[in-house]
Parts: sequence; C-alpha cells; structure tokens
Amino acid sequence: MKVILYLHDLYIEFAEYHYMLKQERHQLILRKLKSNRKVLSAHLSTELDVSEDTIRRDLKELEVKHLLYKVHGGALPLENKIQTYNERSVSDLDKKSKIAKKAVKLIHDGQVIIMSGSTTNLELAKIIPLKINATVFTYSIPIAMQLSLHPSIEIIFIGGKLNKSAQVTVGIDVVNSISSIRADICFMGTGGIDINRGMTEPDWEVAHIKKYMIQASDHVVAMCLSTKIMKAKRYLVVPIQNIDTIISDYEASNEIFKEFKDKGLIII
Amino acid sequence: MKVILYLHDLYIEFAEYHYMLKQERHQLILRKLKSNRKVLSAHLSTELDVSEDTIRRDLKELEVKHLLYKVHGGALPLENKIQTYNERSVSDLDKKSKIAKKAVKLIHDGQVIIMSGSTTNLELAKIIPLKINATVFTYSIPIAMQLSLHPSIEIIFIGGKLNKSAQVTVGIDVVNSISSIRADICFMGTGGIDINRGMTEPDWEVAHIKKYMIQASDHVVAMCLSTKIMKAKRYLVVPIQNIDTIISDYEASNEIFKEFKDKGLIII
DNA sequence: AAATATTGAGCAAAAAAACGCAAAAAAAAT
DNA sequence: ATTTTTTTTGCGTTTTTTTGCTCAATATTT
Repeated sequence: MKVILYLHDLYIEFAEYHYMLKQERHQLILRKLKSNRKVLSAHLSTELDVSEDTIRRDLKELEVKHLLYKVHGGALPLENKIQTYNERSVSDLDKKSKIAKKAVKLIHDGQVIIMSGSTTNLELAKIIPLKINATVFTYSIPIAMQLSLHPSIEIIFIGGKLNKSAQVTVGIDVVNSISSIRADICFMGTGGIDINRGMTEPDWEVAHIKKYMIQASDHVVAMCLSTKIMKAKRYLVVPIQNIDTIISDYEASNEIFKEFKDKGLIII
Repeated sequence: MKVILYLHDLYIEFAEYHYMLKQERHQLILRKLKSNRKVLSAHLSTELDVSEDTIRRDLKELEVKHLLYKVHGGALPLENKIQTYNERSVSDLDKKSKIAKKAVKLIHDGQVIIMSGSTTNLELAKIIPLKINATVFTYSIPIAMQLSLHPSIEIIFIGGKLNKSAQVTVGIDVVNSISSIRADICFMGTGGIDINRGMTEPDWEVAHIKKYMIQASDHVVAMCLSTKIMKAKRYLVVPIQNIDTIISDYEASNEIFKEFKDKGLIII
C-alpha cells in the first residue's frame, strides 16, 4: 500500500503507510462487535486512530444500514435490542373497541358462542354486559381470563398445544374439540375479507381452525378492521357466502360494502 | 485478554476492557431477573460495580418500558404482577417454594410432564431452568402463562369447562384428554396424604381428574405441605402405593415419613 | 416507638453527542 | 495537469446524558 503526498511543489511517496478507508473501518467495527458483543466509541477511536467524531459517524451510518444499534458510549448488536412497550402495544385499539361495541349487541342470553383469539375479541370480552348469561368457547388464554371476571358466563376452554406468543392453543386437538361443538354464533377476528377471495388468514393453522369454527356455528360474524376490507391473505378460511355478518369500524352505509350487501350479507 | 482482528493484510490488536454500557446493564438485569425471579438493588450495585442510584434509575427505566416492576429494595418480573390477583392469599409461600426447589431437580430434558393446578406447581413452573427442554401438560391457566415465558418448554393445555376462581379447567373433557396421555412424571399438589387413607382431595371433581393424571404417569410425585401430612380430605384420589415420591417442606429424615419409607416411597 | 434501610430530588462533575465550520483528501471534470 | 466538486475528517463549542453524592422523606424491621 502506498500513499502519495503533495506538499507545495514537492511530491513524496510513502511506501508503507496504513491509511484506513472508511469501509475498512466499518468492517472492522462490525467484526469487533461480533466477537466482542459491543464496541465503545472511545476505544475504537484510539484503536483505529481516528477521532471520536469519525467513529460516531461510522456508527451512525451502520445503524442506518441496520447492522448495529447505537447507544450512549458505543454500539451493540441488533439482536439484543430490548423490546419496548410501544412496540408490542395493540395497534388500532380505538377502531377495535368500536367494532366490539357494535358486536356486543349480537350477544343474547342463553347463547352458545365461539370466540376466536383476536384482540378485537378481547375488547368484546371486556364489554359483555354483566347480566348476560351465555356459554363461550375459546382457545385464547387472554380472552378466557377476561371472561372469568364475568359473573355468569360459562367458559369452555379449547385445549391443545399452546402458541406462546399469541397465547392461544393450536393443533389437531383444537380442531377435534371444535368439531364436536354446535354454537349459535361465532365471533371471528380476521386477516382479510374480499368479495371474491373470501375470508383469508396469513397463518395456515389458524385458517384451518377457523374453518371448523365456522362449520360449527349457525351464525358467523366477521369482525374486520376497515384496513383489511377487500384485502386477502395467503390462506383461505371460507368463501364469502359462508359469512353472515360483517362488522367493521366503517359505517354500514359505506359504499365499499355494496357487493357484500348484494350477496345478502348483513353489514353493521 | 486481547482481541486481535485480521482484515486483509491488516492486523489490529484491541485491548480488553470492561466498561459497561447502560444497555448492557439493562440486559444483564433482565436476564438475572428472569432466572432469579427477583433482583435486589444493593446486590446489583456491587455486582455491576455502579452506585445504587444508578441501579435505581436503571430499574425505573425498565419499569417505564414495562419490562419489570419496581418494589422496595429491588424489582420483580412483570408476570408476577399479572398474577397478583392470583397470589392474593397464597399462604405458606415460603414452604411451597421450598418444595418447588426440591421438585425441580426431578425435571430433565425430554420429559413429558403433567402438572396439576396447585400454587406449589406454580412455584415450580417459575423455577424450571431455562435450558430444560420438555413437554408439559396442564389444565391451569396461571401455570400455562408462567410456562409460556420459558423459551423451550412445549405446553399442552388441557381444555374443558373453566373454573373461574381456580382458573383451571374441569369436567369430562379434561378426563378424556388426560386418558390419552402417557407421561414420564406427574407433579401433583395435594390436599392430604395419609398412610392408610391415601391421597385425598376436598373436591370430588378434582379428585377424579387427579386419579386419571396418576394413571397416565410413570412416576408420581406428590408435593405436600407438612401441615397436610397424615391428614385426609373427603375424596380418595389413589391409595398410597400408587404414589412414588413425596416432597414436603420437612427434611426427608423426619420420622413422620417412616411408614411411607417402609412402603417403598421416596421421600425428598 | 426507635432503629435501620431505601428512596426521591436536587446538584455538580464528567463523559459523550450534536452542531457548525473549515481543512484535507479523494473523485470528477475540464 | 489543473481546477472544481464532493466526501471525509478533525476541532471548538454547546447540549445532552450519565453518574455519584448529599440530604430529607419514606418505608421496613425490630
């Protein structure tokens, strides 16, 4: 490696001079981060013989490229970034509780109800009037816990393998249990509703379970965020004619529902 | 210790240092909290070599992010806070956790485990080492929730009618599900153990379910408060010879166990 | 009720980051 | 080869963050 210096009218050539390119520094920083699990700006500065400003700029660049994340004093690998409350908070909570308020009017004394495991259903579970007397089948732990605060709802929990992150049971046992149920009404959160492509889900297993839930119910209520109307996900649950009612945060009069109404669906 | 990096023809030596970044401290605190189920400010201060003020500020930050909750003297995992209504009147918690500490040594990789719905079992669920890989069948919501924080335990929730106060499922469905299981070991909280009258329960339905749990297991561990030894409740679960191991908060050498030992039971 | 331990608030020192600017170097254009 | 443009870098200054300390208030234990 050579370096050529222009000084006034002198031209000097240095044979062995290690000037480090920015990219080299970046690679170096990432390597060190990998083997060391952290890097400190101050140390990098002396070790790589550049100012701390430069290191800070390097780290900032690498952060933008999602190769690390910057903290006061240095940087850490992206994987140990701590999950914060906001990141896992429920999105569109206002819309979901609006839907729940409409849905709760469909619940009556003596019904046998199936509830899927969505956050919209959790909102619904919170606002079921205390005087209602009904039986609810669910496979969601949060919903079961919420309902257990209700004085007169009988809860049947559908067992199976527990999905830890969603806190719902899944698998063949769930399907078997549901197959032996006969329910009056079924409240279903949904990944997408489209007039042609029907009700769809991003997860195969969930789609499968929901299919049986719908089979087991006399009346099927799809609770659907407005953002998911006329959208489709990967896996079909049922075609649109298997659904009886759609509840969204839109007004029922919204023109987007025209075709659904033409097919005989109730829009709330 | 030194870190040496080779990059093309460059070789750079990094001096080792152990200044700790704030985020690293946070991660360590959370990790310790997860494995120890609690952290003490004074302890952390000396361990991480920073002032207690700093620790307090760390805990406060983590609390705002909903990653733990602060108490006088330290902090506890957030799960416990959710379960506070459950631990409303947990009596003899110290004795129960003493039992749990003994019981956890019986848990090994690859086991299929049945856990009944007692608070002693909840304590056990809290302290299962993170590296353990096993399958747990349970019909208790608090236990399922506690286990869902474990990275590698597979949880099978046994469905049925939910008993709201105990947060456990009961009924014929539970019996049916358990009948089809084959487990290595079964941890059972118990209402009473007596050398002649066997293991007994105050609730008929629970007694019935436990009978099937014991039938389904190769090894039966009865976890029993010292106050319940040589006591009997209303309904028989199984006679004493169907039990393999008794764990209590007494020393195993206690003379009260003499007759049990004579019958071949293991006392821990 | 007294003794001990823990906490919160305010403050100051030190370290790190941000910002604007200008020198230096590299790249591009002439 | 020279000029222009762009990029990179370091420096001085101002802000922000972090930390430890004191002291009064609170909580816990004896």
